[in-house]
Amino acid sequence: MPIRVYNTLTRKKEEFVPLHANRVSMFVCGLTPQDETHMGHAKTYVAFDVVARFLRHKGYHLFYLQNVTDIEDRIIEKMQKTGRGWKDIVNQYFGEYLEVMDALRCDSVDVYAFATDYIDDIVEQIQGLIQKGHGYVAEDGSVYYDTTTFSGWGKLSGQKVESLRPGARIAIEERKRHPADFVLWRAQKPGEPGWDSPWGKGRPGWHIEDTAITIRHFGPQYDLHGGATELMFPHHESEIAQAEAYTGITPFVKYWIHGGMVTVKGEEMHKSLGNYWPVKAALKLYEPEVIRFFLINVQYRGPIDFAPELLEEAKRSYERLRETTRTVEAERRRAADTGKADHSLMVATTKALADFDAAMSDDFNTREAIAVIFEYGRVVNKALETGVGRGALDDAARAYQTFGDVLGILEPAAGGADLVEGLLDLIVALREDARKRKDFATADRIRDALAAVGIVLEDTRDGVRWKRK
RNA sequence: GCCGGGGUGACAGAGCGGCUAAUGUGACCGACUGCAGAUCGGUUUCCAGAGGGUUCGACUCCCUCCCCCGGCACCA
Repeated sequence: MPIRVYNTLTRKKEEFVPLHANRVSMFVCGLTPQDETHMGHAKTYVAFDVVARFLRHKGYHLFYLQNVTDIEDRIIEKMQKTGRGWKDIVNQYFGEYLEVMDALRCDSVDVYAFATDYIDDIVEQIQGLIQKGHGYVAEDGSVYYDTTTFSGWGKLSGQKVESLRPGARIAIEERKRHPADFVLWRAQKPGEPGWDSPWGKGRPGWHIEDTAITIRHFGPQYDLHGGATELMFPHHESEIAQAEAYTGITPFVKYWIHGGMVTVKGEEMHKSLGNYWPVKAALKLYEPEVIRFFLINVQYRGPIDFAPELLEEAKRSYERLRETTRTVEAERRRAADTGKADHSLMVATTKALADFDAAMSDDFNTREAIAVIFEYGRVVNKALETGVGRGALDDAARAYQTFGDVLGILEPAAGGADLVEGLLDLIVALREDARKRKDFATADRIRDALAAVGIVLEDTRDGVRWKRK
């Protein structure tokens, strides 16, 4: 099934056709490591991790590049407040970000590109823009992009230069020729870090690092650019202006994809609002897979209004999902190959895989894909009640493996040594003897003791099965 | 004001021009059961923000209005 992607540039779902056959280049705006990684970050990066996983699952050779803005106003602010070096601050928070990503099983990024490692590319690109008449140098040594020189301005966000009014956040800079102009290179101020450039010491503007990094790695065009919707304007708009003016090649990016925001009680998450949820705080309450499940339980373009109660609901929901996979594991351990055809379960498995693929192919609709897994789970559970042969169980296990791999959930329980399995079979058999004697005290004692070490016993119509918790 | 995205059953949240609107959570009933757990079946909700239009038929398309979210120049 062809993949369809909602492209912000065209405002509709388009069939996904990479620029170069099977090769896909994807860039996602990374973060500025200057504070704790919060649930908003997690939503964005989990969403694009799933995109990457699915594209790879579909056989594309994907290269996933993410930048790290390691020099920026807020980092400098933090420097000045704490007296620490910028790199020190970046290392701390980026390190923490990696820990969080690791916990959430976001492992699909190939390269993290730090802005300050690309100063040469950035300078070269700014020089090119000046030469082509798209940039101008202000008296203080800053360089600005002249937005009036780029006819494609606003094509991503639908904004028009004329209709913009200054936002409340920042005053118009008087050095700009036009209020819509933006900084390519920011002249150094006393006490700030700076890099050499033809215009004196300074640092890159916010937007230029992304085009410098992607042009270095991907060239003048690439397939997918992701980011949260808040970055659509002005950041992504500016990227287009820079890259297309610099290279003369259009479109800079074939598909722009934007993810929805995390809000809290309808407000954007902000430290100043006191509603800031660092991922680490959430990880203290719920296991990583639950948080990941929670984040992909909506279509990526939609927002999530965060509340701890919703994590609780996600936990219950997710446990139901995972429970079925554990049951399949348990039944596989004790199912002999009966040679039974189990045709209906096999058909259901095939259908579930196809439906899952269709859901994911429709603009990475994880919500729909999860619904498919639940529906399939009911069929599996029903089949399990009546008994299933080994072949159909293996089939089901493989399907769950696929679902889990693509979504980054349903990690198999830690594999056990033969010794453990042998001992458990023995213990279970002894407990069965006790139960037959109606010695329930002993039976319960065994079950409780096993539960304490993470082994759950379940009595079913046709015997006992054990699962790892 | 401008640009973008939304308003779906108790809650969360999908799809679709026509099958009583998926899936999950919650609640209730039942089955299974020594107990527990897991599971299964059923019930619970429906004039889909308001109004109008198109159509044989709209939750789905169009228009108007109301409300919410994001952006409006260094936020994932």
